[in-house]
Amino acid sequence: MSKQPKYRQVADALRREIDNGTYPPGARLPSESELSARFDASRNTVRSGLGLLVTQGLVTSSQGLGYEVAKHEVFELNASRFEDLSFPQNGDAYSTDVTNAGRRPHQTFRVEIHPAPDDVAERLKVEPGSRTVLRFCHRFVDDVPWSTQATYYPSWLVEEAPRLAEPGDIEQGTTRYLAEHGTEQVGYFDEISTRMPTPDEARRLEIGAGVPVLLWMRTGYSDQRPIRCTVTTFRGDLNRMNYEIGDQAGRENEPQ
Amino acid sequence: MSKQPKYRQVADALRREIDNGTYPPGARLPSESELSARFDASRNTVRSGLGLLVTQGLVTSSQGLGYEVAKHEVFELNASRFEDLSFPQNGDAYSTDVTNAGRRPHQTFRVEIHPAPDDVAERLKVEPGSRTVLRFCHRFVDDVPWSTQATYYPSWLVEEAPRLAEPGDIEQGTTRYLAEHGTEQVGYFDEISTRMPTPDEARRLEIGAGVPVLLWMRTGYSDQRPIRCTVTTFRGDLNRMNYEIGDQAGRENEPQ
DNA sequence: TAGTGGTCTAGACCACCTC
DNA sequence: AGGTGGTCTAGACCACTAC
Repeated sequence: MSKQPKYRQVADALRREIDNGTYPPGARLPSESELSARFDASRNTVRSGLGLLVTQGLVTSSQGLGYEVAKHEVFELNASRFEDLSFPQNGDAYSTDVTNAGRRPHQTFRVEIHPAPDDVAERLKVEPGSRTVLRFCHRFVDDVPWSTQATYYPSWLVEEAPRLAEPGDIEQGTTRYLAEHGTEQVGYFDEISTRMPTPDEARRLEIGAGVPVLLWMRTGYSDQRPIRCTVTTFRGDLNRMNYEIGDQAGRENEPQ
Repeated sequence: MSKQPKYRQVADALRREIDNGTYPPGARLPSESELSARFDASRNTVRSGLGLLVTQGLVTSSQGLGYEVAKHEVFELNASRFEDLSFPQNGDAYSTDVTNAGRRPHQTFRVEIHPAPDDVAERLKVEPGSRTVLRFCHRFVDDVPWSTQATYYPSWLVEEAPRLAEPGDIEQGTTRYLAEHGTEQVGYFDEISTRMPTPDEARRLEIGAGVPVLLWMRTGYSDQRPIRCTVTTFRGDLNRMNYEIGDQAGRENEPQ
């Protein structure tokens, strides 16, 4: 055991007290000057310790108020049932889930012509930078930013299904709309990763320090080729994804 | 536009230079004192700026060496094909994938009797704290810690399949071994989330600041009930998960 | 030995919130 | 007005790496 630096001792002590319930979620921590006295350390040193906890997502701080133990309410998204990822029509999977949880959903929506980013182009099998229709959605729960979702459609598909490029909602859902125009999604490929947010994402999702994003990229296929690529960016502290695969009878049964 | 604090200006400037290739992945950044001169700021201020980039996972620092732009080599794990999550037998999915990528896999393994953690107990439909067999695995790629995996089996299952509780490998894989003893896994439920690592996880996975973990929890079912719960903790900067669902013909076809 | 980052201090001033 | 966190400085000393 080597001696820890003082700011780590501060962080570790506070972490223990948070874990053991001395400071439950939502509670306020002592002020920097109180901690400074308690640990016989300069204010800057306790700030380093608190900074550690902040970047680990355990506490948040705000000017004039103090440090508060973070609380997380996790929202679950069933990716394997999420048939229609599409968009802000009423009655979409997102709004339904949120409303069922007794929360208030809200989303903003826009459509753009956008050159395909490299990763999207690769998945859609189109040239990087070629024209795609981007349907973009910014989602909130009780006015808290929750996730952003960007779906890219290749331009050849827009010729078959022109409403993709029009600004309004597609009431029946884009997946159903596409099916009605001869392009049925028969399979998809999901990729999931995580990282710290870019400054841009941090701003849009109002993410504080210490909260990663969960990235979900879904590429949908007809029996011939890729027909869309959806990139969803979740606040990592508020969301969890799940997949139900195979027979789930054993899951719903009662124990014994 | 409000004026940014100086340490953010430092961080933003360096971020831009990293993004535009002035400092490519693996490159060394100028030293703190050089940056201090360049930005006309105290050493502590440029340290704050660099600290931001570190906690965002963009750069790493080491004493005596300097700051280096982080580089990520992502490993892809196909969760929907990963039939046998089980364990360090030779020829398991993990070793195979790693070897195929021209890298050297390595894993340590242990078996314990362990009281069920609350979240696991809930999923296995057993009493919290009741006896479970824990098969634990710590995985490396080229000696870099990659992930940890803990699988919990309920004690009733161990009576039917006693080798679960024995220390050694199960050559044919635990899933196959279970099937041979009358308990076939017919479905599973996957949950995926992300957060910053605990100090414990940071130590085991040698995670630096600014790198989140990707958490994967798989609960497997027979046609009757839950038979196992596997908790995998990945280094978020090195791993990506994916799922293939439905018909994938459109994915493999060539464009046009 | 020289240069790098890591820790720590003491103090100044600012911005924000509550009363 | 008084307390909170946010920014910034100047300087000291330590620990690690390279040569």
